[in-house]
Amino acid sequence: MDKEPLRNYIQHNSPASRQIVETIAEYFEPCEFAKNDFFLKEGKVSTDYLFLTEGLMRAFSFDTEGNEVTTYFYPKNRMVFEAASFFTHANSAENIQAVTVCKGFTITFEKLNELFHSIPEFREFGRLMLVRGFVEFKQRTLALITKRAEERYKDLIKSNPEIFQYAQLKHIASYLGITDTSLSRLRKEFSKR
Amino acid sequence: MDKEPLRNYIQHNSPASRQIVETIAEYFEPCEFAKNDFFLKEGKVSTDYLFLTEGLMRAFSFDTEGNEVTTYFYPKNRMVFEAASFFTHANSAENIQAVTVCKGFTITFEKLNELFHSIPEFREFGRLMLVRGFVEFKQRTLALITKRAEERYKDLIKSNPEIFQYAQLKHIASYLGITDTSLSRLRKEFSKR
DNA sequence: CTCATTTCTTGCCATTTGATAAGTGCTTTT
DNA sequence: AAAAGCACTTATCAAATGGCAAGAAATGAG
Repeated sequence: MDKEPLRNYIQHNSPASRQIVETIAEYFEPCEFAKNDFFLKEGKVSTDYLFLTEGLMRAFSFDTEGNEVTTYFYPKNRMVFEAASFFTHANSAENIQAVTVCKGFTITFEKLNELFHSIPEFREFGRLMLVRGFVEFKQRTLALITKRAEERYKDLIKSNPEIFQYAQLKHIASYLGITDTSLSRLRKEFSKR
Repeated sequence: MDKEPLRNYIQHNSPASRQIVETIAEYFEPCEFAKNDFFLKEGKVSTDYLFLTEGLMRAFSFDTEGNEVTTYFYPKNRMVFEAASFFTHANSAENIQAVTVCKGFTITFEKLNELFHSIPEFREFGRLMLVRGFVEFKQRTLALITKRAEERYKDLIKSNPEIFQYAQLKHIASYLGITDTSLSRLRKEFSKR
């Protein structure tokens, strides 16, 4: 499988030279997921850091009443990891599952940490991945507070149309913070226009 | 001013030895804020990483209609920093302001980075601070989706009662994702019981 | 202390969203 | 092909929350 997308991604997000990026990429192993396979299961410790080259993944957990809530969608050409479990070795509160067939490259915590320790430029990459995830969550939280469901729906269609192509509507609904009934209403209104 | 709370905090959140912690703490400078002083202003690059020993701070930004939205409250004995701006040197989208008189210790990005590079154990600390902030935001986002305003209100009183002691209700309201009118109603219902 | 400003509360009504349940259509199983 | 299961839609009604405006209370300035 072609590691070029991975190398490009690292290159664009760290100050490392091309040669160092190539060395780093060597440590990643190819992997594949069938539709509905789990990359991470609730209650287990996350051991892998994944770069997704093909497909779509979804993170979800359960609220106090046992309802499934989609907490995130991971499009391709992005890193997929659950920071809390991966970096602190705590049991994960979340599941990460393949929505479609997925392909990518993984690296274990031990190897990644070795690289962070031996390659200062790569540490920047690790930090950036965390900061980015953080920023996205902040924006989402802000949108939940300040925007109407309709606007959040429009924003998601605009920013990640592929999600609507592959994910189930009830999963998208809980990601948007609404019920599937409400999402259905919104879709109806939009199809009228 | 007494640096002991800072040393304890670093000690509890990194694998560094006491001696190393003491060295690290030397790099932090004492600082104070009058009520309403800004630690960080929107549009500026955040240059400091702050450990708050006294007081309460608040992060806020504005939505598209120009309404102020409180995005976070920082209680004492915690690190205060805006990850996106501090670590990527981008202009901050947020403001961080002292709700009460505040005291603490700051370190600049350059010095902090020096420490991260020279003290591997301290890197764990930096990573943990990011991961923790991330986890908290995720939980808050989940609560916004799955819980009623009333429950979010109860949770906040339980976890951070000091916020209700010092912050304005309209700021707490926007943090909870409701209007000040609704918060007022909730308070009324609770005072009945 | 008094006045002005800001913050908070309250009442009224409108809107958004949720809960439930029935119905439609698609897919899978047997 | 019939039956069962699942995803999605739709209708109805109820509950939560917002918007607005007026008034009360607290705070700050002079």
